[in-house]
Amino acid sequence: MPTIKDVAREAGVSIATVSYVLNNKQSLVSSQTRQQVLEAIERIGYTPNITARNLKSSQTRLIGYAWHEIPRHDQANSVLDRFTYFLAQAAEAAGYHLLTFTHPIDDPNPVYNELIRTQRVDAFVLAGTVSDDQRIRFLLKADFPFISFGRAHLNQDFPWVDTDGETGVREAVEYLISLGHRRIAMAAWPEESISGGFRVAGYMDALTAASLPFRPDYIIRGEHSEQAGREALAYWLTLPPEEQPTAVVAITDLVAVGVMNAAREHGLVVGRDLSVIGFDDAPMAQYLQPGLTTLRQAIPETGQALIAMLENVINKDPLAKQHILIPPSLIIRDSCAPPLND
Amino acid sequence: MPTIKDVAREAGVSIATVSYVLNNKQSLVSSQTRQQVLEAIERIGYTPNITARNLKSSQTRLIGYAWHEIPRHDQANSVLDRFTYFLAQAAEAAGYHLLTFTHPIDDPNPVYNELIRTQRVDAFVLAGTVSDDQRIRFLLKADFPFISFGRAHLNQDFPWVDTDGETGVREAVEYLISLGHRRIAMAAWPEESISGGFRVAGYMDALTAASLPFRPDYIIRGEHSEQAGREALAYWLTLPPEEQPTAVVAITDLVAVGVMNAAREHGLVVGRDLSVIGFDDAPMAQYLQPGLTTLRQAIPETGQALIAMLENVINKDPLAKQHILIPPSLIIRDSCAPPLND
DNA sequence: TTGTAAGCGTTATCAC
DNA sequence: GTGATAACGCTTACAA
Repeated sequence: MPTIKDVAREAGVSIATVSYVLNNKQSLVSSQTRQQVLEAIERIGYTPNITARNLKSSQTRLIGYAWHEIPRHDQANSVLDRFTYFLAQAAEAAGYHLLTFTHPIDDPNPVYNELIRTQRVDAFVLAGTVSDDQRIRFLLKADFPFISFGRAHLNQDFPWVDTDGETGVREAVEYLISLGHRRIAMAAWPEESISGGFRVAGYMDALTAASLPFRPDYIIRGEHSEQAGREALAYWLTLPPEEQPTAVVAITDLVAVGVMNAAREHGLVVGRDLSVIGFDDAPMAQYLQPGLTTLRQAIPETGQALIAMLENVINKDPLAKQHILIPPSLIIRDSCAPPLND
Repeated sequence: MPTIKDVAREAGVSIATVSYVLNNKQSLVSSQTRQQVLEAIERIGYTPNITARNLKSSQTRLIGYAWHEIPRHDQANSVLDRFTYFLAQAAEAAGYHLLTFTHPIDDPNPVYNELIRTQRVDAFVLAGTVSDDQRIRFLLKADFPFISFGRAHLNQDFPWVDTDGETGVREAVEYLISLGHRRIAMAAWPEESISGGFRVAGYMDALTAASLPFRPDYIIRGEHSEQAGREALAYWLTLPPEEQPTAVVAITDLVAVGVMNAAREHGLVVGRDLSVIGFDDAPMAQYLQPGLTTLRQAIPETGQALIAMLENVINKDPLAKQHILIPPSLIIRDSCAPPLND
């Protein structure tokens, strides 16, 4: 590989001059010399060595991004998969690359620490942020640049971008109400979940705005699993017919699938006897029977917002925005219909 | 951040000595001095700067991995998502990190070229390799280390690891035969597809071994879509009842879903009237109704094999194996049953 | 056994 | 305007 020295020799100038035209210090070099250098570069096919540059400037133009936990077959996170792609793309547009790494699910900090200490990366992007996230506590203490896709319940403040689950679910419930539903239930996550909490809040908002009564047992909380959806519906079906919900908002497509599967087993036709809405627009959602109406997160925009904010964090811009909320959009398919006999 | 100089000063030795203990040149330094240095390192919390190391050794310990094309909602590739995770993990175990990048789907080479020229990475891992892949032609010509997850139809030879689709599908068909099926069809990919070709070969192998007649119209080729599965089944259902297949092997879970959806719409119960087998074990596969029997690729092992081979490529080991085939495993769920009335 | 010093490929501060 | 030259933090001949 040719180096800056080779270019200098070829162009008959000093390496300093080559460096000047490389970093286009406009006024520093005469347009004649500049031309010579450019031609020499072209001729010998020179590209600056990025490692040397990085050493000199003590940066890496690398952003660390930890792959979310070990993907199990039953809960591959379709949102994070797409997220990684668009994050990488946004990073590249800003002149960065993504260094993706893994870590033990229960002990992430040593890996982050190693990456910081060896000066492998300039910053981190976190995803799958949980309440009182230990990575956030660590990075805050280390005073290392990072940004999070998702909020947390910390006293400390940190920069994040998040999907506006509250607005999303509110819209979903408003849609069900506009269809004529009045008994709307929600299959939710446990109380501890932050994003789960916002989604439930959106549900409550919509009920309140429409002056619909709130029934505590219309919210059933469970894990992120198909089973949780089945169990929620099974409970609601034990209620007297006139009290059973006619529509269900699920916290996630996977949970929605559980509701749909259980409904079918109980002889209910989803999209006629029962309306169901999911969250995420998983790859298979559109091919379910019926196609699942769901809330799709704006992943490309999220990636861009994250990188834009991260640059501000790296440059320590004190005026920069610290939080951005991006609303999901409701993808309407065939899993919702007006309620029967109402 | 402390540097090697700080350690030297703290330990009262030269930086060369520090470097020796860092790279544990065993015999070079007395165990006493070594001890002093180690303590100094511990005391001031020193970690070598990886960029400086890389500059000196002219390597990066970074492996470039292009994110497979832009993920569309309807065909997120669940296999490659998991693959990326396990690849990253295997790379880390070998002292590398993954640099994930994106490129225009129709014009990848400039991006690869840039990464090579700037000396950003030591090698590449390719995935989603297609017949006569332009990236492979480019990398071969550039004589740059790489390895591919997936074979191609090139005259040139290159190192790869691949899933043994032939063996996998053969086993799937043997399983159907053992259940009593004799009219087994396959929803395949177009002729151009290499991996598709191997899977069809496995189908033929099994028929031949069981002396079952081959019927050309039992193989329907189509794109990687749900629609393709629907269309294949629609065709088979136009045949006289006694000629209709009682079991279908789909090239992919997505295609299998099409077959299942079309079957349901025609009043057929999958797992009773019709048996279906997929390929990939997509996240939703187990939650389909019925749970889909499918072939799961050995992704963790594939990642490890890839990295192991890549190290040999980087080190130019002439004796190293160039090709590894890893069989998938049949995950049996409820979508297959003995044929009715046979 | 340890230290001195050259050099990896850049950038940037000085002189000229 | 241009060119020496000193860093950046490390590894490794070569000397001592």
